[in-house]
Amino acid sequence: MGRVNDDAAAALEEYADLFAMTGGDAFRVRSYQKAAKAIAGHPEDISRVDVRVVPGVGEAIAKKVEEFLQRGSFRQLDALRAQVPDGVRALTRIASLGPKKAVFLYHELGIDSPEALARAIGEGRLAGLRGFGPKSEENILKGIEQLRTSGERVHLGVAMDLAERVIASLPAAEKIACAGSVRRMKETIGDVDILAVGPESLMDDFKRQPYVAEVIASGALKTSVRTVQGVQVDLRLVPAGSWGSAMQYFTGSKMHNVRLREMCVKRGWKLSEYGLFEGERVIAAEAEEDIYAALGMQWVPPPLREDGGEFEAALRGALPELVTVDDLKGDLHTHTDLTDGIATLEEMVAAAAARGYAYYAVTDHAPNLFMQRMTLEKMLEQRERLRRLQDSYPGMRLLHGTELNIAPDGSVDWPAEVLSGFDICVASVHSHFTQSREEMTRRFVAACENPYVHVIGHPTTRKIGKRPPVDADWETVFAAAARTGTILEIDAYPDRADLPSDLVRLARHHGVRFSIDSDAHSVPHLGNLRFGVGIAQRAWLTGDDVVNTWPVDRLLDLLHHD
DNA sequence: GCCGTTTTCGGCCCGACTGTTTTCAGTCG
Repeated sequence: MGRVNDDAAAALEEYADLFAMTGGDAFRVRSYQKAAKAIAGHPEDISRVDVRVVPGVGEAIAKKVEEFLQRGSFRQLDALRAQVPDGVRALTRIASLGPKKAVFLYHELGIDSPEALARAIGEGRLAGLRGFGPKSEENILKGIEQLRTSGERVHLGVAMDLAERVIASLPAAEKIACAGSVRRMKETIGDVDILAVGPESLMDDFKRQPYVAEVIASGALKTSVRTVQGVQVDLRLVPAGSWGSAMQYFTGSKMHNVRLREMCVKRGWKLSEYGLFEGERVIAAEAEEDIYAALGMQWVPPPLREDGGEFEAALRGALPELVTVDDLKGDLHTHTDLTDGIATLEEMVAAAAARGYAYYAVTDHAPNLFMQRMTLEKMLEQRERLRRLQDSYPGMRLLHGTELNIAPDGSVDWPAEVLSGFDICVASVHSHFTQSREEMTRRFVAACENPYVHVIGHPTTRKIGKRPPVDADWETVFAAAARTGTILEIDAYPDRADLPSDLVRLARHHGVRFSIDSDAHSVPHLGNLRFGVGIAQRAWLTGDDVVNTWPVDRLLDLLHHD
């Protein structure tokens, strides 16, 4: 949805950054950021409607967007790009470095990339610079390291989007699909693998696409490119008769394939991307299912292919019936423009109904997240609006909830008599990320023990590529969640992907239940649930483990039973 | 640069934290 919207939003965001770095007025910077967010979250394709219908877009920004749609950039953006080197903007991606400090370092020391900054610190060139003490240097180095270790990978949302875009751009293919870690729904992706059956001219079609920045290698059967987003995409042509074995081979994981080939070798067979063979005889090749069946095991869903017990289970016929997108009956964590969402209550509810949900919770932020300016009056007024809306949606139960803030001591916003008025309370950590493991563990356990808290939202608070997970003794937290019946969230927002699948699997062993939530701040975000389902599948979850697959009555029983 | 039943001008998300300063600027959520 809305690829053009995302591209235009990215350009405006870049312009906002550059405008801030060149001393632009802070309110104007915010206007560009606000417009970018609104465009990205706008449900209609802005190349098909007048962009002026998007709130926060006036005449000046509309002109810029229109020029961008014409030629992929706009005059003012070009001008600022010429003033600020790319690497200087990259400096602001280092945690603790904003536009002011980045530009200061560039002007004072000519530092024009994170690498140059690391070198400068190593050589002691920052010593004595105004505003940069030893603590700052330490934090910057930590930030650069974080950037370096995550910089090569993108989150699944970016990769999936790209994979779908590549597939849609090659209509000449008879068959085309993505394999690799995207198909396995891994939370971060190194490169995108696409397999196709079709004419050789497909390779030329591929190289000519506008998303291609550089062709790394190109032959008759395989072409590798780097896209404008900096992601490597490999396209392979495979024989139609080998489609299944090629998909199997290129889906991986490496560990899974090693085990599978070992099983073949033991029977005197050979498995390659061209098929499963006994001598010259083809045992299976066209369909992936046939390969697994020939080995006497169930077909293994790609998210389980990590050599994490799937062979043992598949040989016994005991693979779990994994939760699917179609199983989900509702969303339990969403926002509106009452706090930091960009769509109105009415728009979000209508979009939820259009998705066919049986229930839908509105969970805007609570007063302790001061920047959201939530008040008791605003919250109660929203509840009234929601109750009135309910009449228009007889098939969908509307739940009035909130996303509470878990304070450093584990307490949450609002007194008990207010909390008891909500249908559902999600509680999440939004600050004080660097508490010690002991303090953080106590904080989460206290939140679980709060009788009004139903769900712990985005538990590790990580942001892929930006912020590491908080440190807690998760076994203790999960035991507390299981004991108190507190649901743990799988936040499906792809840069959060939180809980991550390895922790979900661990939590499940403690008997914890989960909710897969979009944490949507706009209408298009509601579609992110599929990424949460990927996490759940990688963690072996069934529908029963996920409370928002439950029928509404069973869910309400759980929420009311504290 | 956007927006408006309190305004077509004068506001705009506001407070905490950090590391540095010696009263505060920059960053973050």
